[in-house]
Amino acid sequence: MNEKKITPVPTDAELDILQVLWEKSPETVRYINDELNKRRIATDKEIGYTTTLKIMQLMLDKGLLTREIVERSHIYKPAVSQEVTQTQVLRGVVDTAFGGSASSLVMRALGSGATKPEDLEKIKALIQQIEDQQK
Amino acid sequence: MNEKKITPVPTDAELDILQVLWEKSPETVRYINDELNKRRIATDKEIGYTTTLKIMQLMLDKGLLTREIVERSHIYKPAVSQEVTQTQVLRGVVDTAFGGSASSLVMRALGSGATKPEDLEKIKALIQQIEDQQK
DNA sequence: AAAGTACTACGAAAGTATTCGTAAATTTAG
DNA sequence: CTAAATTTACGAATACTTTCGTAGTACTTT
Repeated sequence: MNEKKITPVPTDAELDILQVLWEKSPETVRYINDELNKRRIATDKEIGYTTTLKIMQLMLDKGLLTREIVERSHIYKPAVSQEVTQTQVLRGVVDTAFGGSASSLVMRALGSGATKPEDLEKIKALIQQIEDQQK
Repeated sequence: MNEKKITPVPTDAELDILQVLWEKSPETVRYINDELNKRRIATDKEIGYTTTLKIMQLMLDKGLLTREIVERSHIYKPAVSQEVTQTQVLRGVVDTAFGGSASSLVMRALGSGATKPEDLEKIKALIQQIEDQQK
């Protein structure tokens, strides 16, 4: 009886870790920590190994990760899908910064970023697909 | 020399306040606080007046708001635009949850949300416009 | 003018997230 | 087999955010 019913939306530090694991998993704390520091901009201070370890242990408690013991060391996997998590995060942002309007978020994202032509094509295709099935 | 060069990305509570002021400003703390409580879901606890006041005072320090004294009471205005702020917030989300890919954020937003047909039209028009000007 | 009402300033508590030090356990190297 | 290195668990410090209580000031009502 020590488990929360639903998994919470991950914090920023937790999302950093999930992003690594969504790309490649299962993996060790060591790998994740190295990877995080590689991706980090040079001006930032390094993340200590125990920091990453601690956050991953908390994530395990929260149900965001699972782990197994292989060769006497722990390897972790995401317990939440990228799709569901990204959707949760988006819902939060739409709410706190876009007055609840997902379409204005989309317009802002398209308008302000330099979206590549090939991405625009993919997005157009997706819209077409949605329109087809919602008639 | 007591001013930060750049204004920070607003926190969640700050964004709630900015959303009210982007819609209607200048306004008083009283108005904002009432409005926040109106918009809040019933299950949530009410936000106290001094809480809103305090956050707005902090926002003033950070350069997120400006204020004037009218009839011996303070009226506040946003010092940051909705456009710039939303773009900053999006940049953060794209980074922490979408591996830096704005287009995958857009795809997720379109795919998971129930985007209304008329919004899809607006989005299509925007894409068309971007494509026209980028060739 | 005293009492009540509304607003502002501000310190500090409470809540949450992130970071790290230290100790114990385990594995590897010599 | 012992010493060094790595990994794990966990408490606690730090940092950041949100909340509120209290006091002071000004305006209004009686």
